[in-house]
Amino acid sequence: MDQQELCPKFEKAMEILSKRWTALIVYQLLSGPQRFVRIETSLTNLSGKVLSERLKELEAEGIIRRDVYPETPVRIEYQLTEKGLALAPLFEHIAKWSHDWIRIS
Amino acid sequence: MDQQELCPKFEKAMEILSKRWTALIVYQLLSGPQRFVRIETSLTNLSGKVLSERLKELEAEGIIRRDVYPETPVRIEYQLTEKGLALAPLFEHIAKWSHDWIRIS
DNA sequence: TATACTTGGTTACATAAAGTAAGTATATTA
DNA sequence: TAATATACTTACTTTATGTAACCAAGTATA
Repeated sequence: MDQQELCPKFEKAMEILSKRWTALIVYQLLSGPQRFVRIETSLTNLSGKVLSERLKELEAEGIIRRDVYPETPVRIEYQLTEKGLALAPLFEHIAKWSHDWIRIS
Repeated sequence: MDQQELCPKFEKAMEILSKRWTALIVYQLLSGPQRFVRIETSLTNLSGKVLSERLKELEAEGIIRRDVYPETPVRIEYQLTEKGLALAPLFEHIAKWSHDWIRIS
């Protein structure tokens, strides 16, 4: 029985997107550039530690960009790159699917 | 600064889909009904223990159905329900995004 | 008859990931 | 001087996941 291999690009995308919190962080950034604490407080139960890790991973993947404004105190904003923005339709799909199929008790 | 609440349905969908292995299991089932060991061997590093958990969760969510055929030895097949099948376009989106934006080193 | 094999799991244990709370550096304000 | 703020780190605890062995029921093989 032969096993079908996954496309490496698809596999990589799934690896990124299905990591805990990653997708929600991207979704949150769809509403515009924002700072660390804003993201942290917008996502219940997301700890600063994990947010810090995820932001680095997403930046390394080229999905978000970290902009430093040398004010006092320093202001740092995270925003989606073109690559990250290209994920928007995905979330629309999830929103539609959840609207059609999820029922909340 | 007011914080926008996530739609509970959307939140729930994300909770389900972004759990480790869940999406890949659903994706694997898009190729048709299949048995436990088939799914297990098709997804590298997925342990039988976690697969067992995920299948129960997906069944509880109504995304997959578990069919028992009392042959000898017993045959058990998992397949997507209508709700599960409705996720197919999502994976097409991910495939397209990964094709457009992911580069493998 | 005894042994081994198959399926669809479960169990016990070890490791990895995530959550919690406190701490750090730099700078401003009271 | 003490307190406040931002953007994180660090140490520690809890949870999730991976590994490997095991189990029951029913063949098949020696």
